[in-house]
Amino acid sequence: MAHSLETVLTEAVALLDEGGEPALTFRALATRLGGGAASIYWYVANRDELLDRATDEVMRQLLEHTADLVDGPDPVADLRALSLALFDEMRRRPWFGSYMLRNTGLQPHSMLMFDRIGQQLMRLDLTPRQRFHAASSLVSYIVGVAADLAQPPPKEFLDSGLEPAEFLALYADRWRALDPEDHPFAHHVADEFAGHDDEDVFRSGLDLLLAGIQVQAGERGRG
Amino acid sequence: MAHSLETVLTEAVALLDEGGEPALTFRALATRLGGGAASIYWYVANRDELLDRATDEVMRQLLEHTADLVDGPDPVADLRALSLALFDEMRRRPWFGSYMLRNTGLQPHSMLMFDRIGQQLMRLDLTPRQRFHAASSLVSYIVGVAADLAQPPPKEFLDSGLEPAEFLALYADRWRALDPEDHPFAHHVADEFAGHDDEDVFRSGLDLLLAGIQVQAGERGRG
DNA sequence: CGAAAGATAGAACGCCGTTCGATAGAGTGC
DNA sequence: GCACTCTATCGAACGGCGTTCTATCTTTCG
Repeated sequence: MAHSLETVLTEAVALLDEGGEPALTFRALATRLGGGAASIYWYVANRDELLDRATDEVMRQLLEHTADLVDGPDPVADLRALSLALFDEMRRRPWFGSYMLRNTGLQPHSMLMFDRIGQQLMRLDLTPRQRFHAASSLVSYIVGVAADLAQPPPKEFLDSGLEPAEFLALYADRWRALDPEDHPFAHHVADEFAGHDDEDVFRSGLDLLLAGIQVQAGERGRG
Repeated sequence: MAHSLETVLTEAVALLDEGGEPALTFRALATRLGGGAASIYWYVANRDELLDRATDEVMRQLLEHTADLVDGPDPVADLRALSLALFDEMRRRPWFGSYMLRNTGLQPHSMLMFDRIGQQLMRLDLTPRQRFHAASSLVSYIVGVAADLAQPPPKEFLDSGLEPAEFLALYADRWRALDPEDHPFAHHVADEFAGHDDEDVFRSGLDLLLAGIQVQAGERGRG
């Protein structure tokens, strides 16, 4: 029926939101669109392109909704705000993190997001090389956290019906059950692990990176 | 034929090394082992477990080969050495990065690697919470870089027969062809991108994180 | 010897991405 | 009015995949 690339991507995103990456199949998508699976190939060449375009569509909306997060007085604060916006979206859509900021060739809006990050770095006193490395490192860190968040909870969790906090405590107990000789660190931080909040951990690593970047800029300013 | 879990994992790793994650199929693995596909289910419950165990087997060897990288005088230097060893393995086996350090439940050696990282942090003057956050951040960063390295080169590259450096230059030209209004940063760092080395970029972000960690330890030492 | 446990496969099931060829309608030039 | 092209759609089929079922050998051990 009368579709468009836009409606195809909208429904694709809806499927991804509901069931993650495995839920996006041509047959399921076709059913949703009220048509045949083969028709979708009129709009995209294959499944990879469908995933890329769906991811890019989400990034487009994210860029739109966060357009005002930039050009504050402090570029480092803007970097933090941008990163947290990405983190937020990754929580809302665990599948999103695994595909964003890759294939920047086929994902123009991911490329724009990368540039927006870089534009903040251009406001700091750094060499172009330092800026390139800093932008790459920030993206790598964000993508790494994304991979962690995308990890689906083990089905023991879904079956148990426990609260997330309870399940975390249960996991911490497993750390405490490990041989203390082989896993001194696991015992050392079991309590922290049991009570941790993902956003705190994310902010923490982000601040380490941003602090390092600020030090570089300061050194150049002084040198 | 007379197999064992060990031989199954060895051949699984060989398949992964030769063709990446898509190459690991039960039928291909069975052919390699000279048997039937269904037999493999005697050793592993499903494909996910096979991937987890194969990844963990590689991590086991990596831990063995890098046992002497630890307990140097400077814990930060040890962290750097550990991280670089992981980076090396990720270059050798692009598939490896995408699966390591996840599912620490089913991957005992990934858990050991995590602990080894944490043990270095225990030698620094930090709070347990700071140590937990630092270890998580380091792992996230490494996994994020891994995701980038795992990205298969576009088939244009494989078809073109160009050297990696030439292809990188070609990619940089695409950045330069973007609208300078929308992508000022892409233009700003196009030269850096054209000539960059992945290991330099990795070291760079790693140093940012380690510098931030060292500052935290210093502050506590002084405070 | 014979039963139990360890180990191996062939055949089939259902789902998947993808391809092919046919089929309409919508516009276009003569 | 008509042929012709372009856009859009889809049913049917193909080959490959993970996985299951069931039947079968092989070894162990009382």
